[in-house]
Amino acid sequence: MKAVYNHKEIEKKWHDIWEEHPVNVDDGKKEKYYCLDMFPYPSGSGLHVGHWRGYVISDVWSRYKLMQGYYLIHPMGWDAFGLPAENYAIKMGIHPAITTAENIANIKRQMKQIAAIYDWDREVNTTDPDFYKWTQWIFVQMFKNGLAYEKEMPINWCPNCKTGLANEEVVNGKCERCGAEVTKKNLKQWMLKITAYADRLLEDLKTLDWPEKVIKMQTEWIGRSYGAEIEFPIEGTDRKITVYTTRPDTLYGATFMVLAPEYEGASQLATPDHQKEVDDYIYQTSMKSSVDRLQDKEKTGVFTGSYAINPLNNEKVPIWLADYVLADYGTGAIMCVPAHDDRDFEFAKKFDLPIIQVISPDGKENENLEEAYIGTGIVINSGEWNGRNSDELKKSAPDEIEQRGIGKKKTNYKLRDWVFSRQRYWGEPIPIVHCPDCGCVPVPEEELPLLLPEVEKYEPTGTGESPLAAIEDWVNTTCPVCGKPARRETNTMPQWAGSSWYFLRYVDPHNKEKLVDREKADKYLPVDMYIGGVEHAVLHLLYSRFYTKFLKDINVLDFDEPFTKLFNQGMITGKNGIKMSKSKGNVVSPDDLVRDYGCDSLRMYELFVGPPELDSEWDERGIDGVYRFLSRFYNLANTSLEANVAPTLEMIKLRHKLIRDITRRLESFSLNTVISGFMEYNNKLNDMAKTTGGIDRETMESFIRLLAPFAPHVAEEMWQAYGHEESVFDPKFGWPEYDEALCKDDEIEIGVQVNGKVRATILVPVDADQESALAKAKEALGDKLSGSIVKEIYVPGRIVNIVVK
RNA sequence: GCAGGUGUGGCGGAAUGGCAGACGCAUCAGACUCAAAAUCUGACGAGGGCAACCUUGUGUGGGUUCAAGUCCCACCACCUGCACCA
Repeated sequence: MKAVYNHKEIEKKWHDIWEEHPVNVDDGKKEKYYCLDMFPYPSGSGLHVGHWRGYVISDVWSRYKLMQGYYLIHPMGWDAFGLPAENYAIKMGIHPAITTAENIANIKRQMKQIAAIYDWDREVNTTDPDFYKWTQWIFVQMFKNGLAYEKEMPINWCPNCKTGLANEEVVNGKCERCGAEVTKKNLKQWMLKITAYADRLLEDLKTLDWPEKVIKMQTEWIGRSYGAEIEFPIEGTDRKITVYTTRPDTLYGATFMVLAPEYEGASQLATPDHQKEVDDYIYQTSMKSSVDRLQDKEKTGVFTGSYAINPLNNEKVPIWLADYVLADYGTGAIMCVPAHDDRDFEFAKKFDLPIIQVISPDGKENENLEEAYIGTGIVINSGEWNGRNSDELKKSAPDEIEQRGIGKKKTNYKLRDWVFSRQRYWGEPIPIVHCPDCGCVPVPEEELPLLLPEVEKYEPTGTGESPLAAIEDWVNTTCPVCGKPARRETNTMPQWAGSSWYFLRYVDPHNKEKLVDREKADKYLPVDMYIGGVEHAVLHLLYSRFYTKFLKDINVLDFDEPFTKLFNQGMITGKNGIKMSKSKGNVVSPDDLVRDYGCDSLRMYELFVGPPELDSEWDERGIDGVYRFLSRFYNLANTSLEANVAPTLEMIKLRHKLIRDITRRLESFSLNTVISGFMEYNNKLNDMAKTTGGIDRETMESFIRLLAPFAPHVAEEMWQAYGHEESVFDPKFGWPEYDEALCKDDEIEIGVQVNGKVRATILVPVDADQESALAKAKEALGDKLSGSIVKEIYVPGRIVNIVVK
């Protein structure tokens, strides 16, 4: 009798059993394994097949670890503050908390279809006051430690979202969220001093088992460089301008100086006959959007009429303003060495400024430099430095400059402090009170959480004020220190605030007293494996690292890095590689597929579409293939159980090879070839069963266990059919083991080549010696072998190649 | 411009320097069926040959090697990130 694979019945059955009898239990003895998914934003459109893949990958890995005997931390939660819910509230007048709750319910329903082994008791939600109490608490600690500060400055402003943005949220001059062109706006902002951690954030990257790409992106984002700050006196005054350079070795070649147009006091440097031009230029620059400024390839600039003195040779150098110099990097002023810097060269050519070569590859001066020479060489035209090696001088120049008292050594970073306030409603209120006498005072810890108040209008004001500013009875409060009337801070935190630490809360989600109990933190953290998309390579992953380091410094935790290993799964796209989105109408929902093919089939197909780290186009026709495989396997397992055959040597060998291949591929995260491996071995076993009537119990049971992380329902069903009372995931069964010696075949088919071209195949013992292998090869070749033999190559188990002339 | 990734049949994709195209989808043929679906069996890169076979073939052009999808050099195309950071 043929058993029919009924996925609906099987999946319903095991769904219920798992609910009642969880297999992932902490007995206090097992080692922990923390496998984390990047928690989702509960969007209204629900999960699509692309989200599914990430969750399937992490669940497969988790279940594998579970079977190996670990106690799993495999939680899920909601990154629920953010713009879509707020925008929906503005449009429909429905409170974001209501839409958020609805969306969470829907996505949670979809997630249960994945049958991932999440521990829902650990669920967190960033908009839950019990959670954001601690988000606010961390902010207060940062404030107390001088890492959160208020500053008025021009920040990135999205005119569409009507809020300020962090540097990390601006992509090619556009808003990371909505794509609108980002402008500058002068606003008083809360900042987090992430730059204080720049060195540690950079150095500790070396300790991480992360994709090289992400390490590189963070390294570049932090952008550390070594150089010197050098002081140039301004001619005819007692003022000085400090420049930053990474090339102090070229100081003799500095023929002019350029300041950013925003440089403080730039206008005052203009001599009367240049004043109008200078002020016009400053004004024009201030009118440019960051996109325009990025796209202007042609250099512009204006001469101030003033001169600075090169402190090394006392030469006069003209001071210019140009927008290719950034105001917020270094000192906002640079010394220009046109002979050895592309940008300075271009500028000097355009405005006819002198060019002095100070480094030469051969020690000779090139009369007609056609481009800047960036390389190293012998120092020339540099007084007492002449004749030195430029590389060596580059290293010692900062010290020499410091000794002469004209400057000092300096390390700079591209990383900027984190603009942390948002002028929007749906976020954590920043727990600060502004007191006319005491200044900024944090809300006392026992008063946290500072609840987000209800408002009538969610609409952002656009003025730089948060909608919270309109709620008079919330804004007006008293100073926690002196008791006098004071006003609350009305800005909210960015969405990144909650996601920067949520993974810590999972290990102690209900703690009322602490962010996380220290003992639990020590026991269950850090995260061993973090799985998610690459879009957070700098944003979330950098912020989380910063938070973790800070929490270590204030003794909440005892580790430096939150995520030991990181895996970036590729995106599942629609046809032609187009990103799935509601507006494009190409979103594929998993719901129908689960109904028609079952969870196990979809899980396996999600992995089968391609290598997990690469993007894949979704083509659902292929799911038939895995469904057929599962049906065949189900069948084979059932017939084999009935047939109850004794193992043959062939079966035993196949079993060991199966375990070896699947385990190796799984270990190397080649999940697509794990699935094809299952199919391949299933075909082989099926062929074998045609003559034997079935496959032996041990082989089938091994197969079932290997399949369990991938197709947990079918595996449980078959495991039970094979007479086991406990779950296939019960750690007492463990992960199947193999014996390398039993994976070897006695005989093997190898190719026989003549001059590198395959002309025949022969069956030889694996360890056949050269003589017998060659004899057999020649026999197989027959008259295809002609001419005189030049060379004979035999690689045991691989190939025979005979070279003839 | 700089850095990284990718490029293999009609399609998704396999290949520790050793028989390219595993596995799957689609397609075609056959079996079963009154018929269809499902299932099973077989064929399936291109060109040639009645045939066993031959030629050719992994983005392009060179090179190393007995042997290259794989290693080296130089290009091309697409994707991603960074982009005046001095």
